[in-house]
Amino acid sequence: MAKAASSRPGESYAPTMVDVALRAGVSTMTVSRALKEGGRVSKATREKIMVAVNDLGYVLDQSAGSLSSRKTGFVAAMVPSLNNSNFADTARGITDELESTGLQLLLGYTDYTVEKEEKLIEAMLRRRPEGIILTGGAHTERARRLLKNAGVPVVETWELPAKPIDQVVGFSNEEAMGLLVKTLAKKGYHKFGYIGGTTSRDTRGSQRREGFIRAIEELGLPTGRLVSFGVPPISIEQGGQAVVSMLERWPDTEAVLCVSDLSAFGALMECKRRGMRVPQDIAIAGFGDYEVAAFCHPGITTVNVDCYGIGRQAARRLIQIIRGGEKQHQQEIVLTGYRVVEREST
Amino acid sequence: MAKAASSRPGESYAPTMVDVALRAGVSTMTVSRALKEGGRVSKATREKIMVAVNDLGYVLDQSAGSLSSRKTGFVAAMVPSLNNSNFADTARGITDELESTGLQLLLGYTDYTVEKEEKLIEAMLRRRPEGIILTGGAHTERARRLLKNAGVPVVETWELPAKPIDQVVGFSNEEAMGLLVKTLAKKGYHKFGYIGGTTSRDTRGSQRREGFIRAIEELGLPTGRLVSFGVPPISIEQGGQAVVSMLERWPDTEAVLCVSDLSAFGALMECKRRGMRVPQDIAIAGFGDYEVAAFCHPGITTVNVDCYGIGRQAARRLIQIIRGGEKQHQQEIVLTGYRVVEREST
DNA sequence: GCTCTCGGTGATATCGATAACATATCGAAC
DNA sequence: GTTCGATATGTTATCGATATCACCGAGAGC
Repeated sequence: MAKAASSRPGESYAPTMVDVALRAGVSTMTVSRALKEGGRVSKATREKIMVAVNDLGYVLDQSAGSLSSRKTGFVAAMVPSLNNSNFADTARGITDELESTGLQLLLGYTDYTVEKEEKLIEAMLRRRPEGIILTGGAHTERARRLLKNAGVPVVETWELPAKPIDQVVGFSNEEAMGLLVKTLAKKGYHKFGYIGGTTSRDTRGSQRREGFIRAIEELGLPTGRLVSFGVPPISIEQGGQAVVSMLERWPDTEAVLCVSDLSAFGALMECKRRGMRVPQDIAIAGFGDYEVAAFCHPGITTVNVDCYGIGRQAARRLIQIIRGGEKQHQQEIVLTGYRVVEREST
Repeated sequence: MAKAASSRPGESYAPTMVDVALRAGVSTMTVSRALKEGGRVSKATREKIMVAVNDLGYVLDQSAGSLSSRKTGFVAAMVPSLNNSNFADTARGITDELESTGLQLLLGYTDYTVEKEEKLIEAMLRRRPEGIILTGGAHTERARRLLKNAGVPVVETWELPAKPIDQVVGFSNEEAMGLLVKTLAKKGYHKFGYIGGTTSRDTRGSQRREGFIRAIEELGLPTGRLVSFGVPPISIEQGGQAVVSMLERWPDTEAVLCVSDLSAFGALMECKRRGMRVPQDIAIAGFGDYEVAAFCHPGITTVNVDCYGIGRQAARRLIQIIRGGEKQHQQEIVLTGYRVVEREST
């Protein structure tokens, strides 16, 4: 005989599966099956159970379920930030891809630091996620160890790490920025400046900077026009300040490339405020193809990155591994596309 | 004698608390206490346990813990979107406030529809969150019922719902937009136009529109200059299209108010593209005080809303209720501030 | 010297579900 | 008619932690 749950007087307790089972006149196991996708339960029984579920206002308790099934249904993702950044699109891609699978996203902000990322990873692992999505390839040693011990599939995104942990979905920020330089050089620009820092906080930014420097050198163009300003990620305002600094030190700069569209937008607006003509007096380009770059005036030349697609593909790869149940899954590196989008600012 | 966990040969299993306890020579209960904040364990014992934890690479399993303690440590929050919207700041405020408490955020996107919100609420409730944060006051009947049954504190944000479920942290969008109208009317503008829809998808947008209409009527100004365009939330591009439509139908419009800064920015850029002078030929104002409004040229007059603060306060109120353990908590309505920020566009 | 209190620790039951195995029923195949 | 197999359902053990109560020893108070 099943014990009677919720039998305490005076208080109303949330009903459990036992209550549903009693009311429907079946065992809890049958209720469990009826509430599952592929559960084989006769039509009549399922209906009885659904009536009981509705009458009681029962909601399945997944914490309990995941304990016994050893599947939490969580996927954890760490992004640097969601405010005014491409990562919001990536997060969106992840949730969209997860939606149909019943997996749920645990999202965390690293604030662009590996220390915060480590703490987050530890906190997330306590929830026993079935897969983990990281941004970038820079992690603390301890974080790497935690991830390895957890034995959970991991996807690094947005970069091509030199030493991948497991799966990768990303592109070479270095090459992408190099392509931008070469495209603009072909249009006749000669004296290039770069706005963007080189801290360990934003490894993607550093890689873009590296790509800029290397491309300039390969093309034999004037080097050294580099301005960093503030702490990554550079804001619109700091982009404006940086371009001022650039023009003071190298007034004959012909084209300014920025680590992101936000800083490019700030630079553009500052130039307009000063009465400069863009691109006649100075050309400006960004990175990331934010919406603002497409619709501001003049439109900003930039590198379009498949932010949303990165999220979707990272999630898709995890789902393959999780649902495939491959014990020893293969490492796979998915390259996502990028392209230069030329607009009026260059 | 405690049973030996992880005893299967050939495979390495994640260690459990039993493994740690065996290794440290104590009971699991002592391990549990040692890993907790206020657990009373002697210094020597704690150190022994920490050594064992590190040796084994043990990570606490919170799914199991929350089952027996009946506390999941989750807070669920539903936002319409995170891309290019003020809600990213609100989400940020929530996580920042939760960070020190050990509570973890479960975030969901409603895509501006109550149907998706209902589904999300149901999915979230399966995780037994200890508190729930919603955006706005529009919900399906079923969603209301689910929330009521769950017996969990709920905070509605960003609006002042006519029929609040429980707690509220927000402001009157109607009044805020009214204030903007009055501020600009004082500067001498007479013929006002409004860009922004009136669908049920974006109730905050509808309320702002209502506020616009009411203020115009109260001031006895020319009415009826309303343009909706596309499906909320209106993008930058649609803001540009809308202002074109506005100028075609009412070419003598003096000031255009937009439901958000993004549409205002789109309108502004479109006007500049057409060679119009802002604000001489037409004034433009937005809502929300996005970063782009402050740094574009000319800067856009707008209404600053404490997005981040809404998140923090909503979370703080939940924490009070959760940690306070009040069985029957009071309803509380927290009004958050807003102010008109005048810039060059008006 | 005796009781009382409290910090430190352990034994046991339990949280709410599901996995794994057992059982019952029915019809088809031989 | 017997056997086999598929479908529908029940029984039992268990997932990994924590609540609760019990216990023990040491120092305080009388």
